[in-house]
Amino acid sequence: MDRLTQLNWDDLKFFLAIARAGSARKAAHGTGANHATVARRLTLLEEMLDARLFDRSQQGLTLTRMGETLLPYAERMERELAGASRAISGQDTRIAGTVHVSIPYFMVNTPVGEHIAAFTADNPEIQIALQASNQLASLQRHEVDVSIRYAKEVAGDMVGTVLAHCQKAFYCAPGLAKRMADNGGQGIDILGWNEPHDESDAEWIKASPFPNANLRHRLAEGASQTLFATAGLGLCILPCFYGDAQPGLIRAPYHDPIPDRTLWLLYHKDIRDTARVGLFIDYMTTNIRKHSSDF
Amino acid sequence: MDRLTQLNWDDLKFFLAIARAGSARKAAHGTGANHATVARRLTLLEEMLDARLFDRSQQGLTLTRMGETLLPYAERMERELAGASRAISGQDTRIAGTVHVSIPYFMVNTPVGEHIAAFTADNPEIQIALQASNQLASLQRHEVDVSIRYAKEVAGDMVGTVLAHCQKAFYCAPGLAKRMADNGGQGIDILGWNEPHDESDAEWIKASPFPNANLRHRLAEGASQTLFATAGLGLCILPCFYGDAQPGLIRAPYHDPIPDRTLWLLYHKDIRDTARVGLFIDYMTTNIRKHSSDF
DNA sequence: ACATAGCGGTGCAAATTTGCGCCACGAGGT
DNA sequence: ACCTCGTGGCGCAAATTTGCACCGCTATGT
Repeated sequence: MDRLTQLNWDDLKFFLAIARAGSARKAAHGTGANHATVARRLTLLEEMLDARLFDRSQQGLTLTRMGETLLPYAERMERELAGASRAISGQDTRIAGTVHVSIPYFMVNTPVGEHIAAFTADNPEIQIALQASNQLASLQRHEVDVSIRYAKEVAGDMVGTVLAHCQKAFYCAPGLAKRMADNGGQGIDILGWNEPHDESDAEWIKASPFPNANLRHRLAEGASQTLFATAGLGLCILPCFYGDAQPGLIRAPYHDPIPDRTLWLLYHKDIRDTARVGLFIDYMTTNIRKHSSDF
Repeated sequence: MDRLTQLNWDDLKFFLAIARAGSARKAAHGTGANHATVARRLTLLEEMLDARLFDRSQQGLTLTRMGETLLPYAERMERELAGASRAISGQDTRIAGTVHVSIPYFMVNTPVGEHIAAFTADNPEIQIALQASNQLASLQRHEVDVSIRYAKEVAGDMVGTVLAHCQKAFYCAPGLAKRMADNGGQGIDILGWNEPHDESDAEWIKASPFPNANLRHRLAEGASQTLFATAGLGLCILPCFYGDAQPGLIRAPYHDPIPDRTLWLLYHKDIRDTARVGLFIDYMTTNIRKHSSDF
């Protein structure tokens, strides 16, 4: 009999998940299965191949030499499957179905989110599966159809369309704005991002429109920045399309917006053939460019 | 969630089997599963991909355009898996386990079979899985580790080692041999292979050591040839290593053996690293070459 | 020295998948 | 006109797989 026919191809999926996660439990969490199942599938695969693929320890599972040999084959299988998935949906000419979109968390309550929402109104047959996350989903593995990113440049085997060249500006609570004067920020606090410690005289402040301002607090994400700034604790610097959307913030006076990063719409070149995805891409591109002054 | 993670990779195995077999029942027979299971896995796969892959009819299942799109991806996945299988077993340095061998049916009762049998005696830890069949098993898909073939040439992405340059000869029953004279086969019947009809004066007989012989009967395989010849119905032409092994036949007088095809030992280049397979290959090569006069 | 958190392994009951046997249907031969 | 064979689909009982709850263990941090 054919020996490969006996083998369960699906077990390779678990093998990959374990190899990436480093433990059966994490792999189980990632795949949606139970850790016992994952471990058992692996054991079965090892029996079928008559080869130990992982060394078991209390810290998790680490690849053996055999496992490292298998890994690239499993990865290529996964790549083929992702390609198949794209090719299949590429032949789907129906203006219906689900478009899977990934955006950074902070973009949900901005014009970007509004345009996505507006798209669904125009296309009642299309569902949007929105995945707001700070870790970018893989277009390669076809986890999502479209990814919207805010970056200087993008790389990889995908197509990147520029939606808008954005600007950033300083924002603050209205009360703080009233107290400001045209003195280069003298006596005003600035909320920093996560710079290294003890850089209260950061270079970028000296080069900013408020060189005399004082750097206080270090906040890692826009939400925290917004929180502190709304409380009147200082100026924060935000992308305009985000800052303008915050009800408790206004642009700080005595400065003009500063060129910032670029808003990208990314997708795998094959996926554009899918009718509903192509439609979404076109809609976002034209509508956001039409309102480029918002960014 | 990751959409490809939901999909059962194993379903593509069934997809491939159906695409090749043309019907769920044949595919089931080939894979060892039930036809209902095969059909249900396909339905599930189609639901997952949201695409009809086969057109159902009473004659079986035929690929849709979607299915044809998917096919090459599934084939590449299978190829990767076969490669993985070879690579894994290639790291197996134990002189133990099973060597899967494929030989043409007629070779079982010949010195080839005897050498295979002798190999097992020298290596008690190694099992031989012998697959005697006229349709050659796929080394590509790793259905077998080693294939022994009788041909003029071999092609494909595999390694071919010459075991012996063989000879063929005319064989007949001992009683018929006694009645023969040195007259070019006058009055003697020759058993043909499956030539087209109405070629009783075939060219190859004119060029043979018995140009005056009469062509009778057309028999497709060596077993039938042997049957008729043993019954004294005429001369048949057989590879020497096969004819010599037939108890009811002797070489016909008044001619010398004629150069024939070559005995090949074929294997995928990766599989030689597997210790037990390498051992088998070496054993067969050296021992058959040592007895090359038998062929 | 202790507590905690995360790891792989395992027994058991529930959920899922499978194989079997049957159905209706249509093509091809008699 | 009839019969046979092979097809996909479906219901039901058996077999398998899964998830859950544990276990013992070991690093890590308190």
